[in-house]
Amino acid sequence: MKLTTKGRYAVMAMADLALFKDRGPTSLTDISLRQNISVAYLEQIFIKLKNKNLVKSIRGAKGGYVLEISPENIKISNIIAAVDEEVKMLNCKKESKKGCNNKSSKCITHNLWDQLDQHINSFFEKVKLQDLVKKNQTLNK
Amino acid sequence: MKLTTKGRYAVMAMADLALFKDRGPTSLTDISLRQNISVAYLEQIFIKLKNKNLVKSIRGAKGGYVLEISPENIKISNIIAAVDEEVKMLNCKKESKKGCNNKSSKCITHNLWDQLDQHINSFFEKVKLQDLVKKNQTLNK
DNA sequence: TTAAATCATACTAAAACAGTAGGAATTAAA
DNA sequence: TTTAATTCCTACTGTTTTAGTATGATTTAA
Repeated sequence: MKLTTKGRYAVMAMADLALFKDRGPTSLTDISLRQNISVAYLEQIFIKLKNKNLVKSIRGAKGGYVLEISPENIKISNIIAAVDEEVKMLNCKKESKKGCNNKSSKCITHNLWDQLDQHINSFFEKVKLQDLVKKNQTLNK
Repeated sequence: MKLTTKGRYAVMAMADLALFKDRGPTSLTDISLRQNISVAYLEQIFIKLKNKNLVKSIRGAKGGYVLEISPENIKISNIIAAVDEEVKMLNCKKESKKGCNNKSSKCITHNLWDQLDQHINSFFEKVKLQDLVKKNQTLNK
C-alpha cells in the first residue's frame, strides 16, 4: 500500500484549511507553522491537490489556498488519491493471459489482498474531512 | 503501514504449507517452485516464522517445515506480525509529555490514523489461514 | 559418504522516501 | 513604483528501505 508522509501531510493540511476556512485564504506559511511541515514540501503537495480541484490557489501577497469543495463533501480517499498514487496492496500482475507469479491461476493469497484493498478504501471513503474538523473544534480555535 | 513482499510472501508460504500439510515436511525448495519465491529469501522469512512458533523445522535431507498450529487457529495478523514489524499508520511520537508534531496536543489527524490501524488490524485478525486454503481447494491439489 | 535440507550472517543494487534548493511569476500593500 | 509575501515550477539529494544474493556452516536421511 502507498500511504506515506505525503498522504498524511495532505490530510493534515486539508484539515487545517477546513478549520480556518472562515478567515479567507490560508497561506502555506501558516499551515507550515501550525502543522510543522516545511513550506517547500507543502508546495509539492498543494500542486497535486490543486490539480485534482480539491483546493483553489490565490496568488500574490495575502494569497494562499481555499477549499474548492465544502469539508462535508471531501472524502479522505479523495485527498490520499490526489497525492499518493493509490491505496493498493495487490502486487499480482494484471496480465490478461497469465495469472499471478506467471502461473496459470491466481495466487493463493490473491483474494486476500484484493479484499484488504477494498477494506481500506472503504474506510477512507466513509470518512469526510468534516469528520476530522468536528473532532478538533475545541482545540485549535 | 508496513506491508511488503516479505509479509505477502510469508502469507503465501504459510498457505502453501497448509495446503500440503498432509504430505509431511514441506521443503523451501518446493515452496519456491510453487510460489515463485527464491529459496534464499524464503529462508529469511522462515527464520522469523519459526521464532514466533508458527512453524517447526526439520533439518537434514527430507526435512522442511511444518505448521506448529493448525490453519484454523492461525490469524493472518500473526503471520504479518512475525515478518514485518507491525501494521501501523500512525507516525506521531508516543512521548509522554508532548503530543504530535512537538505540539502540546494531538495532531488533527491523530484519531484518523489510529482508527485506520484498528480497521486494518481487525481485518487481519478476522481472517484465518484456513480461510485461504479453503478457497483454493479446487486448485493446487 | 553424499546430497538435500535448514541455519546464519553479511552484502548490495535499485527504488522510494522525505525532503531541499533556487529561482520565476504574481499581487497586495506601503 | 517598489517591496514583501505569496504561489508556481523543476531539479537535485542524502538516507532508508526493499528485495533480494552470496557464502558458507550444520544437520540428517539414504
